[in-house]
This record gives sequence, C-alpha cells and structure tokens, in this order.
Amino acid sequence: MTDTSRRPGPRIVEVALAAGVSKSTVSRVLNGGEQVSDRTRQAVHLAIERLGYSPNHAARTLAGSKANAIALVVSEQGSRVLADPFFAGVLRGVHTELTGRRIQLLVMMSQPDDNHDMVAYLSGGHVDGALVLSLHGGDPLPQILSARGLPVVVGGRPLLVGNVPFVDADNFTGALQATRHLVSLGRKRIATIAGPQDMTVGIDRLSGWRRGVGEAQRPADLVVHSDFTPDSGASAMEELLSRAPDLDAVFVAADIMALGALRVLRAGGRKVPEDVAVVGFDDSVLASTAVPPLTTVRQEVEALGRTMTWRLLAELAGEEGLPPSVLLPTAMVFRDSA
Amino acid sequence: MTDTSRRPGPRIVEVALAAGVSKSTVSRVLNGGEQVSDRTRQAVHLAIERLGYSPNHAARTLAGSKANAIALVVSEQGSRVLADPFFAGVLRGVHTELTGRRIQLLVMMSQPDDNHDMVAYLSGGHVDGALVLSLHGGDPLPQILSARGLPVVVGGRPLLVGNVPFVDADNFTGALQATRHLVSLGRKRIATIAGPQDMTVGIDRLSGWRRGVGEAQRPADLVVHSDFTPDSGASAMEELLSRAPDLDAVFVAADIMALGALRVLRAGGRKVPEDVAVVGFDDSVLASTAVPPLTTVRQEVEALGRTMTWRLLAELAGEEGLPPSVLLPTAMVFRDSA
DNA sequence: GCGGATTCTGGGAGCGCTCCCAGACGGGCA
DNA sequence: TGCCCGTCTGGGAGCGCTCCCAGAATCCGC
Repeated sequence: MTDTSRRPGPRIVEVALAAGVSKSTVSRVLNGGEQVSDRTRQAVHLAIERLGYSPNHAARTLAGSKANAIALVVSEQGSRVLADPFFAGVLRGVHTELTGRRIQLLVMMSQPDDNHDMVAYLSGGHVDGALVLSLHGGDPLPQILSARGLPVVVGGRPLLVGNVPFVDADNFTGALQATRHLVSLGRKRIATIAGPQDMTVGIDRLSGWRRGVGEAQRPADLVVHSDFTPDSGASAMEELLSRAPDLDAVFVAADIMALGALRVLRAGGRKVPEDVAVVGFDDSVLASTAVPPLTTVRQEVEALGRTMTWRLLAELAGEEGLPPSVLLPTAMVFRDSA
Repeated sequence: MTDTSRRPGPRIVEVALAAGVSKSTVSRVLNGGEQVSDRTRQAVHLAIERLGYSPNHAARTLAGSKANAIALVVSEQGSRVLADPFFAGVLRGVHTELTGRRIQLLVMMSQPDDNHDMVAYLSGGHVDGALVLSLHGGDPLPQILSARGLPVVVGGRPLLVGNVPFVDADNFTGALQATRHLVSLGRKRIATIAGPQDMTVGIDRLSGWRRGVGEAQRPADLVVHSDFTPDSGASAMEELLSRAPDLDAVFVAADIMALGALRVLRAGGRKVPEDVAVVGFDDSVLASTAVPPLTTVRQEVEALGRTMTWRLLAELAGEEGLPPSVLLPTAMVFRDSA
C-alpha cells in the first residue's frame, strides 16, 4: 500500500558527498571514530546534522559483525501477578541505560513450555546479548543461551547457579534488616510468612529472617510458606495465629502477601503495630496504601534494570574484570506497621 | 571478543541446496508462498526444519520493502504511577497478537521534551508501524508520526482527535454503569472524584458519571478533580465531605484514588458501603486488596494491547474497511464497597 | 498437433552499510 | 635530500536476503 519507492531519508553516500569525503570515512566517524582528523570529523557531523541522517539499522547489522540489538526476555507465566510493576520498573532502567547508544531493545516473552523458536532466534545472531528476567529461578533458558555463546545477564538470582552472571536485589540483607528492626522494637515472638522456596527470592528472604532471629536468640520456628498472593498471605497469617497466639511480629516476604496478613490481623482484633508489628518487602505501591501503611524493605527495581544492562554492555564491549554478579542494596522504609 | 567468524546457522542457499531448489523459491515459500507447487513447498519446509534455518532479519529488512518490526512507544513520564500494571498488561496483549508472525517488537520510551531522535528513527523506515501508549492525551507524537507516513495506532483516546486510529476502553460507558449501579442502590447524593481533565480517561469517566446522575435526576454538582494518586484521592474525599456531609455514594475514577478516599472515609467514621458506597475504576490489583474490597469497573488491559496490534497489522496488510477506532467494553466487578 | 496462456522456477541485481586493503600525504631522522 | 613510518582517506567486496525478469514446464482448446 504505502509504496514510498524505497525508504525515506538520506543514505550514507549523501552524507559523504555533503561532507566532501568518502562513505568509508563517514562510517568511521559513525563508529569508533579513530583515525579521523578533527576537521573531517566535524565536517561529517555537520553533514549528518544538516541532512538529518540516521543510519540504516538493518544494513549496519548485515554488514557488520554485531546485531546492535539486545533482547529483554520475560517469562510469560511469571509476569502475571508479581511481575507487573516490577517489569515496568526494570524496563525503565534498561531503557535509561540504553539511551544514546544505538542499540535496539527487543522485548520477548518466553513461553513456559516451548522456547525452541526463541532460542533459535536469539542464538541465531539477531541480538548481541540477552537480559533474562528470571522470576521462577529454575528456568534453564539462561544456561541454554549462554551455552550457545550468547552473552546473558539474568535478573534475579537463578536457582541453578552455573556461570551466568546475574543481578539481584540483596534479598538476604533486606530480610535481615527487617528482622533486626523487629528485634530492636523489642518483639519476642517473630514469625515470618515466607515466599515459595523454589524461587531464590523466597529462599533468600527466608534466610535473612532466620539469620535475624538467630542472632537475637529468638526461636526460628514460626515459618509458614506462601505464594505471593494476598489470599495465601491471609491463610498463612491464620495459621501463624493459631500456632502461636502470642506472636507479636511478622516479617512478610512480599507486600502483596502482607495485605492479606493485615486483613486477618484486623479481623482477629489484633492492632498493628501495637499488638503485632508487620514488615513487608518490595515497597510496592501497595505498601503505602495499605491500612496501616506498611513498613517494608525497598528494592530498587529500576536500578536492577540499569545494572543488568550495564553489565551486559560492558561484557559486549569486551571489558575485563567484570563482577560475575551484583547484589543491589535494599533499604528499610519506615511507615506505620512496625 | 566473541569472534565466531560470522554468524552461526545455515543460510538460505543451504536450505535451497538441501531442498534441491533455488534460493528464490525458498524465499517465496518463506514469504507469501503463492506460485509454488505443493511438492516444492513441502520439500522446502522439510529442509528448513532439518537445518533449523531461521532467516536473517537484517537481510530481509534490507532487501525487502518492509522492516518486519513494529514499535511500542511508551511515554517515560506517564509510566510512573498509573502505567505500571497497565503497561505490562498491554505488552502481554501485544506480544500475544504478534506470536507466530515474524515481527520484532521494539519498545521505546518517549522523553517528554525531546523526541526528535525517536521521530527520525521511527519514520526512517526502521519499523513498519507504531503503537503509541498515550496516557497523557495531548501528546503530538502520534500525529507527527502519522503525518510522516508511518501507520500508527494509539492506545487510549487522544485529546486531539485527528485521524489517527485509537483503541481505548469504553471509559464513558464504564463510568455510566458504575453510576447507575449507585443509583440502583438507592443512593441520593452521588459524588465523584474525577481524574485530570487533560487526559481523556479523566474526561470520559467524568462524562459517564454526569450522564448517570443526570438520567437519574440527581444533582451533578459534587465533582472534585484529582490526579490519580492515593493522596490526591484522599484530599478530594475530604473536600467532598466538607462540601456535602450528607453524601452517600462516590464514584472514584481510579482504584488508586479510591484507596485514599477509603482512608478518609474510615477516618471520618463513615462506614463503607453502609454510609457511603464507593465504586472505583480499573480493577487493578489494588481493588481486591482494599479495605473493604472495592467494587469497581474492569477494563481489559491485555485486550487493549491485542486490539491495538491487530488493528495495526491489519492496516499494514492493506485490509480495507477497518474501523477508525475501537472502544473496548468494560464490566462492573462487584465486591464489598458498593 | 500447435500456438498461447498459465503456472512454476532460476538467475542476478541490488538494499545500505562495514571493514579490509591499498594508496596518498606528511614529518622526522640520518 | 632521501627514506621510512605513521596518520588519514578512498575503493570496493561482500553481508543474506527480496524481487524483478526471463525462461522452462505444463496445460488447454481448436
């Protein structure tokens, strides 16, 4: 339909002509830009500006040895509940880190079952690297891609460690901080509603709590596992209450579960924080609107995206001495619930 | 660093050789696939399968007349609060609609101020079309792109109508339904906390409420404008309460504002829904976890993404008689607050 | 049985770039 | 002055596809 007789915009030769140089030189300026005299470089830049030239991505990719694109892979299933605000934040971070560079961001969603096509695509040279948001840590995708020679950075500590670099919030320390806070409040019976133990985010936050109660000589028996939904948080709270009616604090491994827990506490006539102090995790939008507003542990989702991207690009650039993995600091946010 | 001496995987000629045909024929099968005998087609498909061939995107784009890619443009600013879950849902819908087709999805974020580069990029033939998520309806970006010949579909009704097709939830009807529900409950003094009036989502939801109170012969004076944050919802509720202490119902134009309103009502000793019935909008995750759980209007965010994509692809395919724009139905979700 | 229409196939010229190679130019040193 | 070497530049061969054109194969009716 739209037969604009070939794509619009000037070609590299037009720029070369305008600048009075060859297209090789323009190309040189566009890329590394070494071995070009300042006068020439400026002339080229001027011509580019004047003509509004924007290099053809497909041609660069075809001719060059890199794809000038990276992929952000999100798992379809994981993206249901937890991932929503999480994902948007990560994406923003990724994008921030990418601006200025001429690198395309491809977003893909991995099906739980059949990733055959995606693996073929990604390892087929269409992208230079991949960012994998691995919410359910057991996903073999990062390993597969990495084994095929594609640079990969995982967001969230993977369950199978392997040698794929990852970036994650420091869930362990965050949970530890939260528990220490409860201890410092003088709480004696500190429970936890833990996340699923097949996800490192669940595992690490539980470990942090264990360490926290351990170092304060408190019993570490009040653990109920749950699955990152408000309802499961509610039933976990019920179970805790029936097991230990004397509990006076709960560390809940995710704000969204904390909402369910708060509901049960309220229904049971326990005052928060007077009778039971509650600390959540994530500092999602839910936390500030909860009743009462939730004291929680903040993780910088956007920084996660930025750091993942930085790590990947650094690797692509061939930088040496990169950290295999990065843990991002977390910080307590004090509100009313503890 | 990773000098894999050219990209891995077979080329189209390998496939042609394996199938005993020419590369032209393989190309034909890959694309439209008309004018190819069934026997040949099957042989080619077999060869593709056997070799695990995946066509080189850059080469197709360079040689062909289309880019085989579409862009999803999100505004950086809008993506802060409102957009988070919204965006993930839309993206999922877009992706769903794209699977199977060999079309890349590029995600870009538009800076509020400088979109110069992005416009150049998008209208430079790098993508075949664009999906623009326009949360702040006044954005001229869709018009600009469209004027430059790029097919565009906007998500959310734009403020400047123009001739750019859009897909939106039927905010008007949704608000009308909500208001009618409050009327049917026998409420007499029905207020609204409206959204910003520089966004059509705010305008349309207010219109729906006006229509609803109007057709029930109720006064339409209890309007307070707010800005889609819990705190602004709270202060709006305070204002309403002081202006009309006898109000017995509120339609809040977004769940996130309703949370603030609920807080104020609770603090003021009003029982929800007994004293004041509250209906929200969006059916976000916030609604079900609110206290009390919020009756609200559900908009199908994923369907929005799917529909936008369908509309764009249909246009790219040159289909005739496409609807200029589409309004997606909304549905009431009844919980405890009204 | 033959001409022409119809269906199918192959050849090859680009698409717009990068990157290798060779050549032009100039400056320092013996 | 002559030679070498380093800096800068231009030419041109691809990258892997699509798409146009021409030619081969098949079919049909008279």
